[in-house]
Amino acid sequence: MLEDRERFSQTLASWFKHEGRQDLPWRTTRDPYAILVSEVMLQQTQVVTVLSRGYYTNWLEKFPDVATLAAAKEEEVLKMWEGLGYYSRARNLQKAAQAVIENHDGIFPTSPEEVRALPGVGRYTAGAVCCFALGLPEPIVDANVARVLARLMDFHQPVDSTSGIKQLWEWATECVPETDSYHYNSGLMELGQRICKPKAPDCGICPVKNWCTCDSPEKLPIKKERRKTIHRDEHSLYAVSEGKILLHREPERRRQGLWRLPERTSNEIAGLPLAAKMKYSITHYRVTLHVYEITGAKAREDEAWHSLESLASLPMPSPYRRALETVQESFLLQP
DNA sequence: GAGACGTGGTC
DNA sequence: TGACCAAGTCT
Repeated sequence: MLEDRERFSQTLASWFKHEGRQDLPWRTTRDPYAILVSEVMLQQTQVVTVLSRGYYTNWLEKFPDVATLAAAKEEEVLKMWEGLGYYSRARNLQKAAQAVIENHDGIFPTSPEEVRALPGVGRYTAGAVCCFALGLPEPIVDANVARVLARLMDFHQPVDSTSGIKQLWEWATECVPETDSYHYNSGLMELGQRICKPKAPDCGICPVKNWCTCDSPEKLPIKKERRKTIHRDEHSLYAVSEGKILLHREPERRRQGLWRLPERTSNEIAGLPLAAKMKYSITHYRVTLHVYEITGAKAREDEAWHSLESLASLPMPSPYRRALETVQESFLLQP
């Protein structure tokens, strides 16, 4: 156990006040809705990615409050999320907004239990919203905090196992201070992000190195074995006719609402000219995507013709967006 | 409780 | 190139 938790918490909070990044857009607001948006965007996603194409500020410009988001079209919502991945986050965010309208009279809930009950809000996000927006002394454990705590406590069990997760949340709960939890929790995360990094941690400048009990930080945290990468081929169509392109709308719940190039079996594309070939990764798959040019394709279930002008406004996973660009560029080069 | 879910960056 | 990683949640 950390001997003097209060001094530890104060040291970290103080470090954040002086050294923490204050320029991040979600650190200039206490609006629970805006904080929720940032936390959901940042789930399994790095800060630079969210900042890169202005996802956060664009989102708040388009959906400035819960009511606007709740009333938006799902396709618009997904379009604003395009390129961020894990698209169920966007759908759940809209469902959460609708839940606030329907179940809380449009007023964002202020208890951890009610926040936790919103769609797409797990233990981490609930704690983060309650702490960063409402100032409550709620614990949080994300990948950064897990790594920092595992090293501080020289924790040699997998941090992604049930018992490991339980232990980390206990530590986090014990350490969060009653006052100034905002700066403490922010400091804990930012420490993991900037100093207590996965590789080559800068222990020399760590503000809480005096509390750290591990001697090989680069070996922690321990994680369960990863799934092996599986290679597979994907054959898709670039079917254009009379200014329209054939696209497939994902019917499955997880990817619902996103448009992609229609897929065909290797038998069905036999003999068609290859228009583009590229690789992309998705979770543990490494996919080689082949795109074939075809005229006179027939739309199947969940497939529809879209005007080429409307293409840009449709929500589409990044690999297909990139594939389309590649194909169309090659057509421009040799008309 | 394991597996699914995206993407872009780093080494 | 490929493996690893990231402000996790849901089923």
